[in-house]
Amino acid sequence: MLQIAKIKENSEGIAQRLDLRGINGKERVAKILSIDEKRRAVQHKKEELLAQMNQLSAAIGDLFKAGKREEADLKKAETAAIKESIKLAEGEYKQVENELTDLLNDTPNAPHSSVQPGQSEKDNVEVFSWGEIPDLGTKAKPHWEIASEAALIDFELGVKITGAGFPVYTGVGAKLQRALINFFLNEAGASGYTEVQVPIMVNEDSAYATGQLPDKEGQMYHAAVDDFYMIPTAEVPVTNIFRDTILKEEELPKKLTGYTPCFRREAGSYGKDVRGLNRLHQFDKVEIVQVVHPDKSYDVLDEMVEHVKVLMEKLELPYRILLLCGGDMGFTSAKTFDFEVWSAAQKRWLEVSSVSCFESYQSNRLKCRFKNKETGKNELVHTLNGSALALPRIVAALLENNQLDGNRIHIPKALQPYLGMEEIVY
RNA sequence: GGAGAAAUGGCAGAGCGGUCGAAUGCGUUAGUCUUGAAAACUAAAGAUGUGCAAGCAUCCGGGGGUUCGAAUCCCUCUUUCUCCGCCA
Repeated sequence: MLQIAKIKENSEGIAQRLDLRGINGKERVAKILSIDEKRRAVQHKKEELLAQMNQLSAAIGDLFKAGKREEADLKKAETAAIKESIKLAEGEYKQVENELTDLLNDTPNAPHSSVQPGQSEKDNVEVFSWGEIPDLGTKAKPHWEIASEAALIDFELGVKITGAGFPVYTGVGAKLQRALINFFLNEAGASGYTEVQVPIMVNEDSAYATGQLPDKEGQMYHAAVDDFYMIPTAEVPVTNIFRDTILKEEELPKKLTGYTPCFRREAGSYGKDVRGLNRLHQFDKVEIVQVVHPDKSYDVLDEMVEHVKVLMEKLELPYRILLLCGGDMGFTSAKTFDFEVWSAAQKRWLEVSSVSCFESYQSNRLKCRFKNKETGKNELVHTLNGSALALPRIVAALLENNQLDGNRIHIPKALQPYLGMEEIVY
């Protein structure tokens, strides 16, 4: 969540940044500040009473030790009224505090000033593109046909076992998954990321800390008996490694990568969006996460974008990068670049990666700080993450863009050693 | 799953109703000594909130209770350890 101190320090700037999302920043900021002011007043009142009580208790203790029993009993009688006031003040404080927390939970991150205002994906800005868009003519098959004919993926079998959106990968199809995961992990390792393997169910605290709760409650699968959530992305468990920690400045940056399956309920999706591999309930993804010094976060964002660019280019897939507009960004993000791959048979762009800087929005909830060497104070770190990469749409693009005459699929050179073949022939 | 024990500062570990934000040891940082290092000696150092500050408040696994007063007593949840059972 946003830091009150930062809002106080620069309320106009934060308000303007919130405007980029299409919400009334000025109004929101004013409301937060007014509730916070109320909170501090109530806190002061409450602590005053507590201090009184502490003094009285100490005095009573002294009297008892001095053997002045009667005087002590007299003072004891005084405490009842204060106790009552404390109870009231504490109740009031809790109420104001909850009000403030609810409001902050309901307030998205303030976009970086370089983010464009806008309402929806229509307002996103293409900032980079690479590769040639292949023209396969009219005989191009969509990936679901290829996957079926080549026996790579069995969607119907997944429906039987679980339901729609839970495909079964078979034979070379399964091996291709494993090849991509290994390729992505190795590339991340070469870029200095430490590999971790983390739980794919998380508790409520973790889901809250990275911002999935309360904002996206309905998008996660929830194991109600144990109150665990199936992760929608490795971002959740990996970032939560740093929950409640104070790092040394020289430990930064922390660079982690992890492969996990991801689970999304995708309530409300329909039509061509969910065809084949376009949108699944369970899919595989390699994530990169960085925890960095606040001064470095936007350099690191560029560095992470660069990492993903290299992946796309090694996979020989045409892609473009969009700078998301304020209205299309995730709730917790301050700046997000989306990568989209060209799907040659569907003739449309598919999102395969989202690289975001969260500034201190996540770390404030995580309570992840570092000791600033100059000031000696603990400050919130900045967190970033990105997909590097999500598998299904990469597979879709690989199958569609690389289809050759004679039922063959060309495998990009970088992937060949992982898959152990230059072409898939079927 | 059953029975028992435990959870305290970076780590180990004392405290079991007031003088405890908390002994002691290790570790950390700074200094003295030394050409330098080690050793020895001296000193410093928790977190959060609030306040210009002095200070005040809160924090001894989480939540609740008893009491004028709780790290210490009670309830409850979670976690860890030991033993038994089950098991990839």
